Amino acid sequence: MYLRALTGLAEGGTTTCSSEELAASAGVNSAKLRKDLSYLGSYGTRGVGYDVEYLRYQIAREIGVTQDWPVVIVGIGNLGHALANYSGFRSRGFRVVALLDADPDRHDEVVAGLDVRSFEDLESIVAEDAVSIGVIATPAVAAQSVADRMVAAGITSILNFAPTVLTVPDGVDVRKVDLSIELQILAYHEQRKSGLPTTEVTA
Amino acid sequence: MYLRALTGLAEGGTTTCSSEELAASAGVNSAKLRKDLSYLGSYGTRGVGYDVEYLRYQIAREIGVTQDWPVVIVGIGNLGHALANYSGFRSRGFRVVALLDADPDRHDEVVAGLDVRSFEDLESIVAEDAVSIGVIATPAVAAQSVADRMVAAGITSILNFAPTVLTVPDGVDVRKVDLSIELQILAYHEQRKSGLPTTEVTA
DNA sequence: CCCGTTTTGTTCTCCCGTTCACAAACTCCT
DNA sequence: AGGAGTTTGTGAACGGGAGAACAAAACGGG
Repeated sequence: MYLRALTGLAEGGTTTCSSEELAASAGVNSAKLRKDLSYLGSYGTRGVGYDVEYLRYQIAREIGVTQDWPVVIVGIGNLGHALANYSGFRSRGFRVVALLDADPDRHDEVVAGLDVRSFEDLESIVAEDAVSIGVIATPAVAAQSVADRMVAAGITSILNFAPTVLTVPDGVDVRKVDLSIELQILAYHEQRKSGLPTTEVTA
Repeated sequence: MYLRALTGLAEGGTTTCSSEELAASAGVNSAKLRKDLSYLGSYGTRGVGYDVEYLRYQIAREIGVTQDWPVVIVGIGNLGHALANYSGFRSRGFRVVALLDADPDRHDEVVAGLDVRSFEDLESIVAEDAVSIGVIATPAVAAQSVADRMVAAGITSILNFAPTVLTVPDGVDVRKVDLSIELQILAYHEQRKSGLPTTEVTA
């Protein structure tokens, strides 16, 4: 988030910023921001603030965005299409090296300049391109078996869009994005807003 | 999450489950699950467990999924396409009532059975269908102005896929989903895994 | 009818992230 | 050079979520 905020400031022509400004751009408390940055080192100057470009490089280096990360996407449905075309990945150091789908009918398609290949090619692709990050955009029922194959092939980080809890061995990281749960959370708050107009907030 | 886990259990034919089982399905600790459920009321039976169908209904009612929530999606690029076609929304009580885009070239398209309309129609659609939830899938630069228009039109919950911090008045809820930040987090852990093979975990 | 077993609901404790507050450090102006 | 004004970095206080642990309650068997 800080990296993104700094990029925004840099594009706006700002060369130096205070923790207050940067915190506002990132939407957090300024004390938290300073403490977070302090874990990386002392990159600010008291009385002045942070050098935008310098801090940007330091954060990028720390979180590994200076490298190029190959990524495979499995499941080229609607969501897989969108992810394959998402420009935000490429601009942040992620390179989609392959699109895989179990459905042979999709194997002749070309999406985002890559042809959709068979899921059977997973192992060879992972080995060849040294892929360590996989994205699962399949239906929920297929997600666990895809994850198992990914792990067996050597992938150690998985971004899961399927609405399922994945079980993976230690040493493998999984992050989950559930689109409809986000909407459900909003709906819950909506219901409270409209449903209890006369009741004060109890918690 | 619990609702989803319960649905899975119900489809598997389970009629009763203990907090331990349900917690395993949802991927959380059983004590946490019991505490969470206790906020809704006492829907379990000691010595027996929870009735799957009954608990499912109670949770659905509490979080407002029994209702039908109209939703508008603004920004019909790759992501907007995917969201419009995402079946998980419909099955969870969300109904996409309109797709809007500022680009007139997209206004003749038909996506997911709905024709893409002008962003100028926002106010009339929101008023007509009593829409309270909006989804922003536009580029980052447009997101804030779209949010402002949404709020002015009467929308009080926003799901934001654009990589920007939105500022909205009190009483409006915003949830943010940032796809590339999720990948960055994975990349960070990857870097630590491979970069510090001989160093023990320090924190 | 009573006791052992199972499982919930809840309390207590611990731990971690967030925020406040302030000393240290730097700049600028006189 | 010195003091006023800023702004960082960090120690201390606060708050809240998560897990362990236990009492209360329901069931079943003798």
